[in-house]
Amino acid sequence: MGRTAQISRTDVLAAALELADEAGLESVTMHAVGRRLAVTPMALYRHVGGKDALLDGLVETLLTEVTETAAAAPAPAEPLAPWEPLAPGEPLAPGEPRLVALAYAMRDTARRHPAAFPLLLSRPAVTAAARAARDAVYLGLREAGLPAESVPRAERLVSTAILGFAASEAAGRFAGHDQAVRDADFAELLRWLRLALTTS
Amino acid sequence: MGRTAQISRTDVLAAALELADEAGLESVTMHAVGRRLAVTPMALYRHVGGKDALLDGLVETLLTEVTETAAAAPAPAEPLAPWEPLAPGEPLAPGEPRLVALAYAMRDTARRHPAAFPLLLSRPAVTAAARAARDAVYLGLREAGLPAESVPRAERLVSTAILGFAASEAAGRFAGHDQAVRDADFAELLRWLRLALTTS
DNA sequence: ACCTGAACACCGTTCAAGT
DNA sequence: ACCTGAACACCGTTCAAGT
Repeated sequence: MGRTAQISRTDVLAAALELADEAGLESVTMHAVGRRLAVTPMALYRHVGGKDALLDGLVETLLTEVTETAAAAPAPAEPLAPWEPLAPGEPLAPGEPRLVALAYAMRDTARRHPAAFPLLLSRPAVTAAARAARDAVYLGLREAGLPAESVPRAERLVSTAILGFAASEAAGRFAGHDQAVRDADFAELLRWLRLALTTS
Repeated sequence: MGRTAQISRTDVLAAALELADEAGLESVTMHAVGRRLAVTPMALYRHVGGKDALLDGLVETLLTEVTETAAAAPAPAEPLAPWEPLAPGEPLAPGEPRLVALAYAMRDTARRHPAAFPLLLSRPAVTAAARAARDAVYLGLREAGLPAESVPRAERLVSTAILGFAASEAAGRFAGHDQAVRDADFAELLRWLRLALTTS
């Protein structure tokens, strides 16, 4: 057996995400990541393909965090808390909890990693993690009673709307409004989406 | 009178946008823009503050293009073509034409400048051009009959949804689907938004 | 197999200088 | 006022070499 590897792909991605969290996406540099791992920039190339592949890896990490956060979310009591204050009398489709958990998990991830999060909107998602996230939304939509042929389009629109809001918030596009306003914005967005999904 | 300036802020922004259109956002470089204008990189600093301000200027240019395209759009005949095929029987709120024109103008701008467009989602919009774009949406929402106190929140959500879709499409996030599918996606998104705006 | 070291073309920005 | 020229610290990536 050869020598034990000193750093792994996981180490590289973790270091890159920490750098982004602490100092912004423009600080995520092959040199800086190497520095953080006490290694030459060139040592990274064996574990990630290069700068672009490193950013794709960050997208993968974020998507995994979203799906895992959503999966770990406690099943909300009936009636569902996040929706309830907004429209007390409206019917809740069965299965909606999964979609709600995904939406909140996405926003939570954006809040934890505001600098890296906008990558999700700028890089096409074709990895296994991206497929897993998409499939989770598929499942939620089907559980909510959407006909199978409507699911793919609804997934694209729902994901894009949530992603767009979370990315905007993370990038500071709503910086003029404080958290309470943005919370109400997000709740209203979810109400809009529910309306679209439950109306014929 | 002093010597005539050789380049203007407009020249710099135009050169930068052309570079982005032709070779991607990563090619928009102080050195490269200077090269295109046959000028030293340092000559740009008098007209734009630096790299960041140059990108803010690009955002400004894109927003101006959006509002001007929308303003120049011919008033659609009754019934409104873009909505009509989707839901023939549904009522059209008065004033909706302006919102429809803005939505399509935004998507058109994204198509003309796919590399630069995602900047709109990643940079807070606080310039005069951003205010003008926001005010146009305000006007459309009021014309559509929305109560005044609902307008600001609705503007944030409508703009974010349209922006998120257009940016996703521009960035290639829907690259697996051909134009007809994306057209139908966009039309469905507009239908969702109309539903949200016309339901209590 | 995994990492180092030197090198290259390029980047954003500074400073001082020209006209 | 507007632009040049040299310079600096830094970037992504190459190549060849070490162990």
